[in-house]
Amino acid sequence: MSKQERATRTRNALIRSAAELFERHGYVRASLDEISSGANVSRGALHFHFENKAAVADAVEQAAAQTLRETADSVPLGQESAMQHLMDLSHRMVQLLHHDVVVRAGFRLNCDTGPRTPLDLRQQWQTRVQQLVTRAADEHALATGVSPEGLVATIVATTVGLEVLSRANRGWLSPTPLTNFWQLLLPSVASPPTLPTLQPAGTPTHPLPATTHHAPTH
Amino acid sequence: MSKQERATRTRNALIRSAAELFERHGYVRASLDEISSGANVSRGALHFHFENKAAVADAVEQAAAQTLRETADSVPLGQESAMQHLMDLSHRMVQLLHHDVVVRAGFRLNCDTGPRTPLDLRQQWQTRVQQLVTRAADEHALATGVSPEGLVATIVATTVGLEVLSRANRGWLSPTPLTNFWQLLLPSVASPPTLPTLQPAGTPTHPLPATTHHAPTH
Amino acid sequence: MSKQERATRTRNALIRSAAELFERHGYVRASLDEISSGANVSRGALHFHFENKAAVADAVEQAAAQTLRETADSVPLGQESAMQHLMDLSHRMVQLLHHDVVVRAGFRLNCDTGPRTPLDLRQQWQTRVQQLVTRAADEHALATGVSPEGLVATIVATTVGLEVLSRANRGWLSPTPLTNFWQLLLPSVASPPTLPTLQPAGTPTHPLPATTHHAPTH
Amino acid sequence: MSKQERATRTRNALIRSAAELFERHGYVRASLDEISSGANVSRGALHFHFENKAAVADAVEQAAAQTLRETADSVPLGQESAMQHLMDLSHRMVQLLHHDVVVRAGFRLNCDTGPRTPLDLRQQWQTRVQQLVTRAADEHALATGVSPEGLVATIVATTVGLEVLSRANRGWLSPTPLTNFWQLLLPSVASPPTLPTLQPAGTPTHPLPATTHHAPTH
DNA sequence: ACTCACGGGACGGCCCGTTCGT
DNA sequence: ACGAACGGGCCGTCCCGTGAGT
Repeated sequence: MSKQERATRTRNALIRSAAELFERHGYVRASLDEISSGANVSRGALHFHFENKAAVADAVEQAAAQTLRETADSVPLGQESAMQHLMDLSHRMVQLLHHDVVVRAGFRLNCDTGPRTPLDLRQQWQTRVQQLVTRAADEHALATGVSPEGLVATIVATTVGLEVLSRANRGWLSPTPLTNFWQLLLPSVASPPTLPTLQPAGTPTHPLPATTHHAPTH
Repeated sequence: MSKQERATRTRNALIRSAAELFERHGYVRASLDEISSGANVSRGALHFHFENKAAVADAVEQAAAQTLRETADSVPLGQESAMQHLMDLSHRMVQLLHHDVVVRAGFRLNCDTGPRTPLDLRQQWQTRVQQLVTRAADEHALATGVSPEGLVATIVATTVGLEVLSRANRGWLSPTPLTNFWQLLLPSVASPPTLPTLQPAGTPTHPLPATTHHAPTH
Repeated sequence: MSKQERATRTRNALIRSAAELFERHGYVRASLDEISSGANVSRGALHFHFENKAAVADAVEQAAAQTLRETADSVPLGQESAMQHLMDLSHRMVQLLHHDVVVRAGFRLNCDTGPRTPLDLRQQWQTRVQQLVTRAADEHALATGVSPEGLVATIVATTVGLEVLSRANRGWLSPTPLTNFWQLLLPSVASPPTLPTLQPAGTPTHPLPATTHHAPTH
Repeated sequence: MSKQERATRTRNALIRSAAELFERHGYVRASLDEISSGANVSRGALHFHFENKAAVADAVEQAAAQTLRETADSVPLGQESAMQHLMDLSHRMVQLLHHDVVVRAGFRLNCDTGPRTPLDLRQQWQTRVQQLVTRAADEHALATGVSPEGLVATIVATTVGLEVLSRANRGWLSPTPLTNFWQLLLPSVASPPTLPTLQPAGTPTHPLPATTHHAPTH
């Protein structure tokens, strides 16, 4: 029991340390030496938990994907429109990116490394955007003449852009740029009746739930 | 004379080969061995032209920046509105990214490597967008209530997003996503009188001029 | 009691597994992980029985030496000539090498590893050959002009050669090559009166006795 | 020219150093560090000449094979009987093994490493023995009732035995053991008429020719 | 007597960026 | 402009402890 616990603790410490280095220096430049010493364990310990460097990266991505899914599912679906839901979710995303190294690292990783794994964070995000846009269309919440595909493309491009730009300047992850984006987009996207009900800044929400595998970090 | 000429030719071949590898594998994974042999010269020759690896990357970025500037300047300023100019320029950008390895590599590089040099392609792009948006404001071409900063942020984020997404799927560089973006944006951005005159797909234009340092490649 | 028994059983299983891996891959390439899992026990168990890797190798050699001694002693001395005894013994040796992994591993080990231990299988074999040749000389069974040392050298060299060659091709351990050797040797070695009584193929014999520590394999 | 020359010199130094370590410690225990520093060059130099460790071993074997072939061909064929030629060659072999580290290492290598390459020194040796025995049979130099295959097997086994035993005690490579072997063998092998003409110690010969790639070393 | 989970160091092979001499 | 050589560093593997449990 105490063994197991300690084991998962070091495992998480490793993932955490790896995420920090992956995010700062990219996959290649991050050395296993730094990763393990950043988690205050030896490389032997690292190789006990992960077969090789790629497995470490996979684990980071898995953790990021897990956090992402949980966050996505934490937004209640029933009571609000798909469009509002989409905006809320996008705001959650940037919050998450802002506060969670692992998520940031996860995104950077599947850009750094080739498509190692079917688990592609960006693809995952795009899929979810597609679903919500389709739902919005079903709800007749889209203005006439708006192509869902084009809308999806624009949303994905912009959010990805924010994520990438934030690597150089964290300010891109503040709510402002995203809110601006939605403000500019909504008039042509939302059907006139729904337009006044939509809040580009997202609906006020409880803070991010603590994730299981790691406390949120600056 | 013929020596000089030959020298610049090999230099360009090196930049070209470097760009291809930088774009495919990133800065770290691209080895000077592959770069030089990709240009059919020896490693010694490479170090004759460039002091070290970083210098090679710098040269690639310089070349990309040069191409970018030329392209930007090639669009005639006088006769059209700043807003249309901005859209035209954005379309040129994605065309360039689509056809020119060096430009693609340049963008990837200042993401891969830390901020080595004041020469930041993305910053450069952002500055130009800022100028044009300011000009558009001066021309009263912006709808009331539109904050220029927010607009700039959105445009930059989206274009950067397209560039990054194109690494996994070149389709993002086709005109469609960008045109879509402008179509969705214009209604809230452009002042009503100018709106009908604007073409989100860009004004028809002559093909990209041949660049000095290399023939455009797929 | 049952514990003791179980202990020796796992110990033997370990020796056996180690022998197989030492024989196949040599001392260095055989990992303790493979050895222990080959014996269906944990590495912890291995370290309970043997202090370290070298101790495992020692145990394998010890076991091989033990088997060798037993085999040598199993051939009745009294009733036959020293010369015939020598030939019988050599045939036993190749049989043993053919059927017993531990013996094969033992021989390979004191070639792989430096002279770790005074226990040198080949030296042991040479000593026994020397004794028997001396006895044969005492029995006046050697032809005139035959130097005992030279004879010993030839016999040892040939048998060792067979053992080494058998690593690449097990056929060298069939009785034929050895019988051939004795046939070619006897005419110049055996004194004329004893010559007709000697059987180069060895005297027919009961099968190899089961060894204590392991059943003979393939 | 001087470049090339220097290059081959270091290459040979590397082969030489590698041979010494391979012979002493075997393939696995010999580290590239020791090999390169034994040749007074850096590891970088080593990897310039050889792709990896296996390539170094290959080069050693190649060099050994080359020396072997040259030695074999240096013995004049025409004027002496195949049987005498065989004995002379065998004496040359042990001389070579005694004086040339590279050859010793070559033999040890294709025992240490698996059958990496079709180039198998022992196989090569066996083939040559076979040819000569066949020739001897054609010359009616073999006693009646002698099977060529058995003879070949005996010769190969004994010589290989000498080589292996020499690793522990170089004395086995003195001419005595081999001469002893031939003395014991000849009476049953050689046809009576040819017997008196044969010299088991080999025909007196000029010293070993200097090899191209390295001076002979103890 | 033995297992299991966890961790610690150390080292070897290989790759790579860089420099020297010509 | 090139062939040759340098030296640093990283990943992975391995041998080995330890300590709780059975």
